[in-house]
Amino acid sequence: MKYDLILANVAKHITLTSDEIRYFISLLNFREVTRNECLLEAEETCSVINYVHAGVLRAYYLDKQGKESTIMFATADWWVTDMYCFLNQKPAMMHIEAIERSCILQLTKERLDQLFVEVPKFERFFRILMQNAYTREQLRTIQTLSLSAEARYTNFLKKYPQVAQQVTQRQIASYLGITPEFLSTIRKNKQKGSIS
Amino acid sequence: MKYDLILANVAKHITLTSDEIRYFISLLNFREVTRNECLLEAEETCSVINYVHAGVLRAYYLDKQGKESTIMFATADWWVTDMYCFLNQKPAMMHIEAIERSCILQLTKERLDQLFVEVPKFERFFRILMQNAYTREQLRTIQTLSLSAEARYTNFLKKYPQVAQQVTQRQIASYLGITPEFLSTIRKNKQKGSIS
DNA sequence: CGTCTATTTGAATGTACTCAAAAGCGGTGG
DNA sequence: CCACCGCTTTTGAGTACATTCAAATAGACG
Repeated sequence: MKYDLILANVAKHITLTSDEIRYFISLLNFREVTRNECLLEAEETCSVINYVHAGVLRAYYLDKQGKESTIMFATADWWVTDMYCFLNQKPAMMHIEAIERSCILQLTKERLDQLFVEVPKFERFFRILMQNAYTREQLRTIQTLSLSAEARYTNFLKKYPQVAQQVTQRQIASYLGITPEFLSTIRKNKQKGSIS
Repeated sequence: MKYDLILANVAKHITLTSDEIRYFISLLNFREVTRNECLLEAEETCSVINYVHAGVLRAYYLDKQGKESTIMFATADWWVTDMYCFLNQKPAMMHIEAIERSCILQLTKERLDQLFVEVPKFERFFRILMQNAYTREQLRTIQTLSLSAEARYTNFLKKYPQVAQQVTQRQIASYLGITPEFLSTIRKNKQKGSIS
C-alpha cells in the first residue's frame, strides 16, 4: 500500500493512533512524475514539502551564468523541498526535478501547519527531521572546507553508493562543486592508484 | 537581568506561562568564559547546548594536518553546540572556543529532553530553531558551490557586519575556506576596485 | 617596552577551470 | 531491432585561481 513507507518513516520518531494516521494520510497528495519532469521551478512559490515514495529527485540552484549547483539528491524515503521558501512562502531559489520516474507524497504548508495544531506530536517529528537535515548539511560544510575534491568524491561514493548509480557524473560533479571534466580526471587518477 | 535575552529569544516563537518560565530557567546553567577559553574540545562528549548571552564563540573543525575550518561564529543571542554529537552523545568533532570574554547559558541534553516532556511547546521552539539553522546552512552550501572566494567574502561582510569586526581575518578566511594570505589579496583587490 | 601573532607581500607551485574535440552511451523513432 | 541523434564522458592544451613558503611589516597583549 502506498502509505506504508511514509508511515514507517514517521513511526521511526513518533507513535500515532489509528485516528491520527487516518488524519495524516488525508492531508497527503499523491503525485507521479516522469523522468526529467520538474516539481518546482525557481521563482515559483514553493507550496509543498515532498516525501519520495519511489524514484530520485534532485534539488539544484541555477546561477545567472547558467551553472547548476546540486543541493541534494533525494531517493526513496527522503523528504525534500526548498525549505527556506517553503517555510517563508517566498519565491523559490531552487529547482527540483525528477531524475527518473518517481512517486511523491506532498504536504502543503497550510496542511502542515494544521497538522502541527491537530497532532502536536508532529512538532517533534519535524524537529527531528530538521535536526538530521541540519547536522547532515553541517557535515557537508565541514567536508567542503577541509577536504580536497578527490576526497570529497570518495566520501560521496561511500556515503551514497546507490545514489552514485542513479545519477550522472555531471550531476555528482555539480554536487561536489567541481566541473564534470575535472571529476573525470579524478576518476582516472583513482583507477591508477587502485591498480598498484 | 541575565535571563531577559534568552526569554525574549524563546518568546519569538512560543508563549510561556510564568511557571513554565521558572521551570525553564531552573534548567539553565550560567557560565562565564574568558578570551580564548575552550568550551568544548574535540573527542570530549558534547553534553550541552549553549546560548550566547554576551560575547562571541567560534566552532571549528581541526583536521589531522592541523588546518582549522570555522563552522560558525556565534554572537550574542545565538545558540551553538556540536549538534550532531550533542544529539547523539558522541565524541565531538568540533572545538568551540570563546573569541572574547563571554557569558553563556547552558542546557544539558538530559535537561533538554526533560524539557520536551514537561513543556512540549519547546518541541516547537527547537523545531523552528533547527529549521532556521538548516536553511542557513543550506544557503551557505549554495554560496560555497556557486560563488567565487571574493563574492563569498563580500557576502560575509554584508550578512555578518558586526562579526567581521569581532574576529580576525585568519578566522574569516577559515570560515570561507581559503588561506589568510589569499584573503589578504582579495581585500587588496577590492580596495583597488572601489577607488576607481 | 618587548614579544608574539596577525597581516601583507611576492615568487613559485599546484589545483581546478575553460575551451575544444573525440569517443562512448542511451534513448527514441523508424 | 537497429541506427541515429543528442547528451555525457573523456582527453588534452592552455589559463586562471588559490596555495605554499618565506620574509617583512604592522598590531595587540601582557
